[in-house]
Amino acid sequence: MSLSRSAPIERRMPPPVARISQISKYEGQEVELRGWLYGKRSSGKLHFLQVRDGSGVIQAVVFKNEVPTEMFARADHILQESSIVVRGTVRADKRSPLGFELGVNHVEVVHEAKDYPITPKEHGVAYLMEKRHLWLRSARQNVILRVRHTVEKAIRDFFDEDGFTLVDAPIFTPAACEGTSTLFEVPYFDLGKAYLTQSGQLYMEAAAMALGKVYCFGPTFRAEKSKTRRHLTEFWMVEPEVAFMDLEEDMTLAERFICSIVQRVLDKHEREIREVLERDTSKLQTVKPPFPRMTYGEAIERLNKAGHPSKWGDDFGGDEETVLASQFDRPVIVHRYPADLKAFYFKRDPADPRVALGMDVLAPEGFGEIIGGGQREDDFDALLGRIEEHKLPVEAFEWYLDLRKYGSVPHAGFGLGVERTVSWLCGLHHVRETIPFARMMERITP
RNA sequence: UCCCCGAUAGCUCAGCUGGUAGAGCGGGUGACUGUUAAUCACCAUGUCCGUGGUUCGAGUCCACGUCGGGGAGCCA
Repeated sequence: MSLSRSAPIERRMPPPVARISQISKYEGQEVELRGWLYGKRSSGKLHFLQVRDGSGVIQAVVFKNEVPTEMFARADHILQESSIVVRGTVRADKRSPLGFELGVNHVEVVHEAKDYPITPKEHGVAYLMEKRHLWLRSARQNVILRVRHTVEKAIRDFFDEDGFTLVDAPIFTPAACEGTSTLFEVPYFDLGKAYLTQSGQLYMEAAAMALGKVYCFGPTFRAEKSKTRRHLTEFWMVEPEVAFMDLEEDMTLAERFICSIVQRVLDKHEREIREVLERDTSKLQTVKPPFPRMTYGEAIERLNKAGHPSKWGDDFGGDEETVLASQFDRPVIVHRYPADLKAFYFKRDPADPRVALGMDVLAPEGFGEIIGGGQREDDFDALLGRIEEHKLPVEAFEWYLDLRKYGSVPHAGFGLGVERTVSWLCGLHHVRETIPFARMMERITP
């Protein structure tokens, strides 16, 4: 099959297979690249093949007089996204954005891609979402997925290095945290109905009493009919929970946690975020502790001063979050919300029983709430009263109440949404691009 | 659930007060030894979302429907 120029008798050893991301290690050497044709330009006696292998894109230059005539002619007819194998010499070249290109002596097509639907020109998001399985191959999506990977790795490393134990929470749950309307319902044998988890928090509280510092990291399901750029029906959330931790320490943990993620992403991807995603990374360089902290009451005052009339008791929507967040160059923490706005399990502030010891972290530049959390109610009677007030089935929470019966301690935690975080770091308009295959109200394919 | 917008070539879109459709990309053929969304020339391509209606005549106007997008509400 191969039309090698070398004599057929002395078969040459095939060159080593290289990854494009590691190409600088092979300067001056002959390598084999296995990948797909990302793009192509032709100039008569030479063809420029943009080859991608999943780790990067390199330009492979095919000169007419350096390969057999037939191979040169075929190289001009390789279609976009055909899988190919190229061999050649790695050489430094200032004209290349990568710094290196490949001087080709052999090209072969593994499989021809006819009529690849995503062309180098613009496409609508709806069309691209329809072709999501192919869209993932594009440079932008490659960067976003790599950033997501780094965010998830940074999350794991942060907690692992801080003495936390990863505890997996169940996906099937017997009842809602508060009201069943927002949960996905599934049939569950003779036990009736089960629901897909909305949060692992309650289980983490139990685990924290067992292991002290724990976190869970998994998918979360919300059945709200939300059609906004900040919502998915299936998304990933990490939820740490720590025994003997109060609200102040919770906020400090959230701050350190976010800073470590941002720093890791900048260390690994600053250049591609700036160049490929065209996101201004200076807006991420300023993300250092301490984050501004304000009470809900102070936030309301700020909103009024900013010409955005609000009164005590109002919840914040996207607009309010953006107004508050835009006043700072780093995430802002809002704490002590009216208890009525928060879930039943938050502890009331002893200094002001109208407010709950909850906090939200709002990302800058209008990217919204990335963290929600707080200190939990640790008193048996108070918690039981709260469950009854919310008209929740006490039987379903008996195990949860047990935690307040046997060695209860102050404890706190939070949940961070992976997609909103990636969306912020990458500067993306919509969270749907931050997850490989988005699940939304009106989309379940591909 | 509500409000706004849209649907024309494989894709992105243009198509004015109604007169039977067009540009770029992608594809094909050819030119070009340094292109970076290469360039240049030529070629092919349409249930103008659907159903009614108005009209001599509808891609264009009207009604209804379908699908999609954006936003709000909702959302620890």
